[in-house]
Amino acid sequence: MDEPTNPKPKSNFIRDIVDEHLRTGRFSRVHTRFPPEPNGYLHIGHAKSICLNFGLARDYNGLCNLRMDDTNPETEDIEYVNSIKEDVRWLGFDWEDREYYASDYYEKLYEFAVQLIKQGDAYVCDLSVDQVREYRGTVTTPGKDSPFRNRSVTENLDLFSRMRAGEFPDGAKTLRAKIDMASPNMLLRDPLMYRIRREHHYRRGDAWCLYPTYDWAHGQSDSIEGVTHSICTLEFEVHRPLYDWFLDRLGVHHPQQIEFARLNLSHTVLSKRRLLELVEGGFVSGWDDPRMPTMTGFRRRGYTPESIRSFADIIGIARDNSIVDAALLEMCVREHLNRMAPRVMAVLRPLKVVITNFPEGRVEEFEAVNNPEDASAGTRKVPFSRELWIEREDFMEDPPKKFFRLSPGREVRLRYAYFIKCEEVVKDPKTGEVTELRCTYDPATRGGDSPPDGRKVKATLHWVSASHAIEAEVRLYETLFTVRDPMDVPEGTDWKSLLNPKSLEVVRGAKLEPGLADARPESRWQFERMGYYCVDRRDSKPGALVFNRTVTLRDEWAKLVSSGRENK
RNA sequence: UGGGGUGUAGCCAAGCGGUAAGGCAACGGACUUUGGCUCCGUCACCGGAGGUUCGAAUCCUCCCGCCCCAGCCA
Repeated sequence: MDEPTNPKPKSNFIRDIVDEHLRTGRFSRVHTRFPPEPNGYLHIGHAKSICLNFGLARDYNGLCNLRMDDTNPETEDIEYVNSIKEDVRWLGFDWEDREYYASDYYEKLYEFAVQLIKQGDAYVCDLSVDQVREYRGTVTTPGKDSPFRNRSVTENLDLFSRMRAGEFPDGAKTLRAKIDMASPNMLLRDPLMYRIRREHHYRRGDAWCLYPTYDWAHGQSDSIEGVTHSICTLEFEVHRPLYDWFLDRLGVHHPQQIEFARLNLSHTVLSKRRLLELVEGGFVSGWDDPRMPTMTGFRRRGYTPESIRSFADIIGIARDNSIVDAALLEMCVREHLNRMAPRVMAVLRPLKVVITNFPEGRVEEFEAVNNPEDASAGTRKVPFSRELWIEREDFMEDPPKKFFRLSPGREVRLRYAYFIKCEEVVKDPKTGEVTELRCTYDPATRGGDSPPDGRKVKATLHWVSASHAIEAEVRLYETLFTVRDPMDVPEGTDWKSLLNPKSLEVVRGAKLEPGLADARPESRWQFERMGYYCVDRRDSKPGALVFNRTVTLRDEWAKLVSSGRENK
């Protein structure tokens, strides 16, 4: 049923490693986890990771946990954990009862730290932030030992417990791993494990004034949960020796960390920091603005979970940094929406058409197919009358050679209805703007069929009966940024200056066929010839419908125009 | 620069010594009551230079590009 969107898993280097582990007995099961920090909303890059981790667990009959890596009280918030949970669920994955928090491991982590102190593998350091930086050295020069590096175990134990007890001011002391200040790997130069920070934690309240660093918490959290494969992004590869060191010194379960390249999508930014900046700076309406690459943004825009999952499958997993073309994501939504979205007729920018030889007051109904890709979707009736709306861009007074639509003297088909011929163009005498088209119809073409004389037309237009139409607001979106890679800017240029001023266009007064009056929030439709649209889950109200354009249809005509070949 | 990664078509990405998968995009065509869908076709000598080999994208050497690490962020 859903095999088109969920094809057999593509093999990748991570699966190869897992297969090898299973074959050699390194592990006898597969247990992964998705470990976000609740300091922002999930974006499409996270979706890649979620699909990878949960997908692996699914395909290997294993488990995948959801764990909040909440080790920094300053930026984390319950709002974010709620959104994360909602987004993961919406994407279609289930962590069952395995909802974990690094903040639940604080006590255990503290015990681990005490163990390392006792082993002589960690020490309390009094160096200030600046001093620590200075002692660390640079990438080309070795660091030097902290003067506190050789404190006795007894003193370290005493100091550490007093740190926890709140005897020292913020930043006065840290707990550091005693590794190697001359290591070419900067992360091994006695990294910090704990900092004193009197900060209210959204879950632990004021229970702690000592907070573990991510580097100290992450590997142990995976170990505690029995994770076998800790999959993370490339930038953590240099951290792996550190995580391995902690795990080995502790002598606990040792997951295998595997790194892969994070996702970059063209024409947008994919970092929580920058997305936050867009939200806080008012450049977008919020985390769920339909232009945002967040999961909630895509959801509001009308993307389906299926299409995002299929995108994740298609892009693959590798180790080189890359920027995936947004067109690939669009292809994935179109592919799914084409199969499931019911067709409907909607005129975005209406132009009045009067059928002069059609009796006033007469209404006919035509049967329209709901979805040519799905016979079970059935048909519906659409009303037709003397006055209609058609798309403004479907008429040109002086058309280029390849324009097949309506123009003076030309005949086209109105979908499911009749052939009509443009007999007269009515204009506003002042502005010269076309205000109305007066056409005639051919009764022999009822239903849109070709007439007995075999006459053909080159175009079929969508339309809505003027007296039956309902109105709606339609929001049209384009890419958030004008350039493929907003991060690739000359020195001194603000990446936000590359935001696309046309990323949102609001169209009011669109005319829809009457059946759409009951369209439910989040329902997705194909407006024939115009694209896929979704009822806005936040702003749409009965009687005041708001639609978001999810994605346009492929458009050969638009391509001809933009490439200047319309006259060829 | 010390260390760690990575370079296959416009964009992703297979390939693991035997003579370049697939997808997207693009282009051409068929079909068409959505200029939609579908279908057919076209589109690479693998960062560079040497070397090993009967044979190399795959092995070796050197060079070049790009990414990550000098937060008490994750």
